Amino acid sequence: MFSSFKLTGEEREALNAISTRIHRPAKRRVYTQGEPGNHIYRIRSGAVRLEHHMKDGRNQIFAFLWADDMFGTLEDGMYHTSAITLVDTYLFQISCSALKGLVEVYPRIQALFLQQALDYAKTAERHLLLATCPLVIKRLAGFLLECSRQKDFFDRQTNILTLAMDRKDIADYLGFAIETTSRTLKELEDMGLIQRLSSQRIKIDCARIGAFV
Amino acid sequence: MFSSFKLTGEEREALNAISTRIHRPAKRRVYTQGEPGNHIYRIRSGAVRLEHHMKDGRNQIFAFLWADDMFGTLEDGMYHTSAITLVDTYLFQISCSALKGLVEVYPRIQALFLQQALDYAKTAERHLLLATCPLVIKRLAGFLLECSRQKDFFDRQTNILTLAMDRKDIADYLGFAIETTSRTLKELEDMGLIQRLSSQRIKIDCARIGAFV
DNA sequence: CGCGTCCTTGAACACCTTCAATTCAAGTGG
DNA sequence: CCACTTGAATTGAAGGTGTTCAAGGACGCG
Repeated sequence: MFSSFKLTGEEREALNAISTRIHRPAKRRVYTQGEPGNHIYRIRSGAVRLEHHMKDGRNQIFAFLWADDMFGTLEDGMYHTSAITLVDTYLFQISCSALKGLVEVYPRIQALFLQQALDYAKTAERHLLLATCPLVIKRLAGFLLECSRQKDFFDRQTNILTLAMDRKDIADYLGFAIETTSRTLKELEDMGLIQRLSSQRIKIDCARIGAFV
Repeated sequence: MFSSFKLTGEEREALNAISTRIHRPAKRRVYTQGEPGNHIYRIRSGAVRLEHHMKDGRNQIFAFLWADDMFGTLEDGMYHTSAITLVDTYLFQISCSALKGLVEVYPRIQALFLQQALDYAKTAERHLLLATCPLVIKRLAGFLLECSRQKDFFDRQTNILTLAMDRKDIADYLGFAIETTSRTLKELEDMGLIQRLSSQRIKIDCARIGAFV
């Protein structure tokens, strides 16, 4: 419906004019849950995780974000998640107030944000489907498939997936214990669906995993 | 950021002009997953569930929707969920192509949809937090709290919640078996947090449930 | 009253978590 | 270059929690 939308040259230039390029090394905070904020972000390169910390100690990861994804939604002027880089990451930082003014002049720019919001919603639905699979092994298998859709981290020639996140991140994303990540990776390896080359590099059999999930 | 947006009288009128009022009794389909479509919907009164049916037989409910909520996102021209009324429901039906034309004339109307998309995303996040609670009883307790935010179905005077959905719907929303819904309601009742007046009417102790979750 | 549907309850089993210990990999300093 | 340190990843064993399968109840409608 609102897909395949393109900004005009003028619109893009105006957007660039209010954007600041910033950089974060791996595993650094972009912002923290509960912190007041006035910026939204767009990933130029790298990867980010959005996590929500709860009173009971649970740390739910809402999403892993990749190049071109946007994040930084505010609730009552505060970030309701923390955003943390997984790897060395370059970002655009856009001031909300400047953006508000720009949208007055170029209302079409809203379509860009609508598209992002719809994408995020769709991603959240896929995430829910994964996280609620009754069997942990299907969650993880589906997760590896999702990861291999990121061209920057998956080599189609060799079928080698480079995990940008650690075991705890995977556990927090899929809703199980960190030990379960290890055990289940081993189980997938025993079934011949993957091959652990190192803790972060995994050779995956896309066809068989696809059939299994 | 994009909240508290209001259409002008002219914009609202233009939107009404392309909207059709339709009606569905309880437990009827508005549309079915996989079906091609060209309409989006807004709930005037009643309630709807969005569910996704999977090959493995699982039936995940993505959301329960209430008055003023919109639904009907398309993927490749097809609905990727089924929409089914829970109770007697009145809807606005809006043709996507007509809407596309209208947005050309009144680009500000996009803000309405952006707002809806952001709301839906936020709802999806809350859903994920519920559905991934390690203990089923916390999932259900949190769910009852969420339900009691719907003025149409919760009487603040008597603290009586009327469940618009059946046990299977709750199970499919929270990701457990239908028997678990029953057992866990009983457990909440034994703890004195709720009181089952009938299968659909529940008196809840908001304060104690809030403290428990 | 009989029937169907939805809800509830019981018991055995499977799965995942927890806690604890061990291995591994990458630095760091001598 | 090697010993030591540190954090992440892995493995093992016991226990708790939810599922499954099966049966029993409640309620509404003809």
